[in-house]
This record gives sequence, C-alpha cells and structure tokens, in this order.
Amino acid sequence: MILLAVIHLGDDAYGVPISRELERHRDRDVSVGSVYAALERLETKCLVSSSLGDPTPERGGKAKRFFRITKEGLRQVHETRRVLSKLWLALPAPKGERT
Amino acid sequence: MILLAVIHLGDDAYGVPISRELERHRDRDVSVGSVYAALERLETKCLVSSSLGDPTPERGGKAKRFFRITKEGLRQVHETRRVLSKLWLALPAPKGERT
DNA sequence: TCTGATTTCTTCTCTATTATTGAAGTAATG
DNA sequence: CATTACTTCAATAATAGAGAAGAAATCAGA
Repeated sequence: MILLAVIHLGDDAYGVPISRELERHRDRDVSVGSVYAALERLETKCLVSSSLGDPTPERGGKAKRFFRITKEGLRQVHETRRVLSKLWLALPAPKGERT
Repeated sequence: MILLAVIHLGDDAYGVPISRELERHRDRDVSVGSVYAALERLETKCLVSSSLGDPTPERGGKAKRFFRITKEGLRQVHETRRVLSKLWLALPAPKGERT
C-alpha cells in the first residue's frame, strides 16, 4: 500500500502525505514513524528511491525527502496485483454486493 | 493469501495442502511451520476456525486439523479486495502488458 | 497378535524481519 | 528565538519463517 501511495502521490510523495494517504485508505491511525521505517526497507530493496527536496516558500521545516517508485518496484506491484487478482476470481460473493 | 487458500481448498483445507497451495502461487518454498503459525494467529483473531478430522483409510499419520474461514474472515478478505482493487485502478500499465 | 518401522500430520523452539509508536532531532520562516 | 514542518532514532510488539521434535495412525514380519 505504501508503494501504491507513492505512485498515486507522484511528485508530492514524501513522508507526511504518504502517511495521510494510508490513513485515509485503511481508515485508522498510521504513525508517520512506521511509514518512514517501511520506506527505508523498500529503499534497501531498491523498490523506491529517494532524494532531498529544496526549501519551500512555506512557513519552515526540514527539507522534504521525496520518494519515487523504481522500475523494479513497479514490476512487483504489478506482479502482486496479477497474483491476487487471479486468486480473487473464484471468491464467493458476499451478501449484499452487486457483481 | 492463507485465507484465500483456505477458501479455495474447501473441505480439504489443512496444513499441508494449504502450504502447498501457497508455494504454488508464490513460486517459492514455504515451510509448513510458518503456515501453522499464521493459521493460529488467524484463529486467535477469529478469521478462521478449526476442527480435528477422523482417521483416514490412508497409510497413517496424525489426525488432520481442518480449517474453515469464518464469516468475519470472509468479510475481511472482501474488504481487502475492495480497497486494493480501488487503489490498483489508477496504476500505470507495465510495458508489454495488454490492457 | 505383538512390535517396530514408516508415513502423515501437527506442535514447538528459535531467529529474522516487519510494524508501530512516541520522543528527539533538524532546518527552515516570521 | 519561538514556531512550524519535516525527518530520524530508539524501543517494543507482532508477524514470518525454518527446522527439529512429537503424535497417532497403518503396514509388515516374526
């Protein structure tokens, strides 16, 4: 889900909004520290890359660290989608859901 | 993925075939111990239930422990599918894939 | 019909990795 | 120099994973 958030946020993918995006989709609190930890793991595995941004005209604050998905990261996202989509095909429909 | 394997295997969902199903889909070794550990966690959370089977006419072996997905487990599988499918919608297509 | 080897599963133990939180640290602006 | 907007650190909980040990059944031969 972090990889997907990085993809969706595009040029605005740094710690805080990534964490907010996760909170929105998972519908629960997500501490920003855990997001950074996961991003570091993803970077170690070369699924994302990061670079420091320039100061902005906003109030203040430390320089942002922007994340981008790598080619390999995108590949793995697609692979995961492929596998799960296949497994989900045979799923019995839940009550009250239109197919 | 374990929940999905339990669903797919139906009346034959016990440790060994669940582990084999995972190996098949993930295309790598999956130790049966890790599968049992996960199944226990899932049972603790009431996402699966289990019951011991009777001896079979086959060669031998300890009684099988069969797993079934619970109503709540099925609900969560569907919820996960719903959320991820939504996130996947806007995914840029990988090269060489027909859409 | 004992008895032990074999088979098929499950359970246990230990370690590595991932997840999560909350506090501390840093570099900007007003 | 107080405030703001981020990042990094430190500590703990939870999950993943492998491999050995344990359990209960069948089979085969004496």
